[in-house]
Amino acid sequence: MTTLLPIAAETGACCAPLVRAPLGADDAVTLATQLKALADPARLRLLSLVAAHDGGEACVCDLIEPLGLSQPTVSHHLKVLVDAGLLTREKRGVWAYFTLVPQALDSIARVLTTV
Amino acid sequence: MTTLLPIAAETGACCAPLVRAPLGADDAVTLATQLKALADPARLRLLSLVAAHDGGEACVCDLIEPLGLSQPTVSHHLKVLVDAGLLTREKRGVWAYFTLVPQALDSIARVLTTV
DNA sequence: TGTCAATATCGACAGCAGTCAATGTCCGAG
DNA sequence: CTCGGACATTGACTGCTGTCGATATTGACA
Repeated sequence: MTTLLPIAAETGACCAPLVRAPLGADDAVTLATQLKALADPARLRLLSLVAAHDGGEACVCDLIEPLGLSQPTVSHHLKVLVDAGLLTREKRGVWAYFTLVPQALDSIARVLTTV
Repeated sequence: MTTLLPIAAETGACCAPLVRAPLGADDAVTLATQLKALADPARLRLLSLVAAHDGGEACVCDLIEPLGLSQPTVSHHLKVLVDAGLLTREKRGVWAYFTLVPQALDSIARVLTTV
């Protein structure tokens, strides 16, 4: 679960749009790993909450209450999102601030686009 | 697993872009359900294979060999994709032909886009 | 240094998901 | 009507995932 994605998956698009070129087995695994990180209601809301928060960043304590989950569970989901390259984590003092990784969601969206 | 998505999920977008408006709990579940259907290497390749096949449609027998999975497993994955509103199934004679649902992938991509 | 608060990690548990072999169902050919 | 082939369904097994309580870690502050 702590497995990091290949560099390409974190920095840019993993592959051409699905419907344009046949998806290779390796690319399929990479893309599926990124989508698995997204395919959870709690994690989707975390991304949305972080994006909506002041300054585009939020700490764990900001996210526990609106999500209605325990602190360990929220930390777990945040870790999954960080490992997937969708969020960055910056520790400042006792707090950990999370921010969206620019373009990360867009590069996934681009692979799904059919137009 | 046979649970169908709400009508809105099959016909159009489930919600506004993630980073534009806070994602409600219900929308999060709906969107996560769609993404779960995508978050599997075999299913991603199935979508790609169907799109690349002649006429944009393919039967199960066309998909078993390139995927390297058993026939029941391929049928299972296709069912998941149909239930998620990503593929349509049309039975012609003994064969079942699968086609991409227009705009289905795009509406998911749109929710993920941040621009 | 000792305490408190914010996070992370660990351990355990229940539920779900992917896979296959075996079997059932349905349709066309003969 | 029977047979064979294409596909779906069932049942079973394994491994993964979301969740929480308990505990460890880390840094600010008195």
